[in-house]
Amino acid sequence: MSRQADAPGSFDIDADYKPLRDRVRDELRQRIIDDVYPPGTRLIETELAAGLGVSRLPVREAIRALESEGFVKTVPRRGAVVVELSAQDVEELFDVREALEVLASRQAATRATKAELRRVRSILDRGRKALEAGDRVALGKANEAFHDEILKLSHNLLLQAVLEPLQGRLHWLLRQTGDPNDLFEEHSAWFEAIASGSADLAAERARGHARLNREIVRNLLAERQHRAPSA
Amino acid sequence: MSRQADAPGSFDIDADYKPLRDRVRDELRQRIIDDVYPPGTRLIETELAAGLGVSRLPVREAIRALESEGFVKTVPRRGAVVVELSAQDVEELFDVREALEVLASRQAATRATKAELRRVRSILDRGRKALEAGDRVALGKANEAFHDEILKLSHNLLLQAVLEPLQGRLHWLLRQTGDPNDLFEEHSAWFEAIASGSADLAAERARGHARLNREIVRNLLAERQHRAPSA
DNA sequence: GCTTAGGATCCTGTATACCGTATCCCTGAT
DNA sequence: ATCAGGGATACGGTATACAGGATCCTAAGC
Repeated sequence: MSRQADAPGSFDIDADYKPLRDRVRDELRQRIIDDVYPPGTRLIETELAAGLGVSRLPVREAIRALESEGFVKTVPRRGAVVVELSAQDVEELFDVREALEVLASRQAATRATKAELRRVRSILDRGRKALEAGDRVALGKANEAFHDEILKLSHNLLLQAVLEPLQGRLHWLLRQTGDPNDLFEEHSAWFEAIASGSADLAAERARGHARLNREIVRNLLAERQHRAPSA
Repeated sequence: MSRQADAPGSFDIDADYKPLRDRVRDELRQRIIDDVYPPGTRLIETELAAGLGVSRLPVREAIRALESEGFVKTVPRRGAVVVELSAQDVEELFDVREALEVLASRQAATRATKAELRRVRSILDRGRKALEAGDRVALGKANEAFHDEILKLSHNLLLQAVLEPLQGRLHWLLRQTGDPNDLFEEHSAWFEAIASGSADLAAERARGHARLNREIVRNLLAERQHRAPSA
């Protein structure tokens, strides 16, 4: 507190500046999510550095960041490998996601402003349009954006910080399963619960949504497992 | 494993496999928790590197790790500063902690093995003895260990990974408030709920404990605020 | 006297070069 | 076919260099 460093109005001069390590991290994360680097891929520092036209340092730091986000695992002296999400990993992901989204939803119900609610509604609309147009990619993006926005409504920065990497892995997982599911009605009902201002109702809907989502992913994984018994 | 004796020039580097960056991170984290680096302290790479007898690189990576754990905040091109936990930060910490410990407790109730329960019971005993002996430091440590163990009982690695840094900050906060509270009865009741195998009861106790703890810290902070209105 | 402009200085961000060593892979001998 | 040996590879860490933003001290200007 009493941190009066920033002038009122906060005119950040170059707020757009991002250290190279962060840009490298974002780039690598995107490549992992987009399956350019599928699970099992080794991330070799010198290779990536050369490919990206940077030195090893930013790449190293980016890899460490991705490690803490759970996208890669590094074995001492062997380097980083893109992780494969096991069935247990997926269950744990949904466990934690559920607990935190319930909290987020509960807080969102009591804290969201009208302007924020309008914004979320517009994202919901985008999803509906994508669904009607049969644009699976846009639908998937709208779904991701929806979850991100709900999180913001909670006005809980720590919650956002903790859940964000998990959402990243979740989105990654959903893309791996090739599932841009039709969750529009679900999302809509959930959102209305938040907009109603009832924390309990919002929490209940969040839990229901998380569990439905979990079931969908479980089924998709079981199906995939069935098709390709041994990898 | 056939590890040759290291050159006796520098200090003992050859302790274990842990990369240097991790040991530096642990050391710096400890110093922050122990108030060697109080909130507001700038962490200057070259300074720390020289002080620890390592190069800048491990220090940089350690600082990044501490940033993701929420102990420091780094402003681009200005470096890292030990954060001061605001009242809101504390509330958010407890919000997320409560949600996750409830989950951990619930899962622990159904998953903990007898051997694990025995181990936790022994930690509880340690706490009781420390309390009886009036050893506040030992009591604080036992309390921290208790929370860590409950977390392990959940058998949920992601949950542990997510909650661990938060526990770190919580412990830090408790030390800042100078509070080795007498939570023995509370912990004991909570533990028995887990040992009983009832997930609902365990969840309820976890929630109750988290809320009590939050109140205690709130009061301590309010008191401190009162004593020193402006820092 | 107070503010402002300049410049010196500190420190980060990034690059480059290099070393030791653990791991992997390939080859060759048994 | 198996196993040992010997590179090749790439990580972990050190050292050094340097550009440029941030900070601070000082001196000039109103």
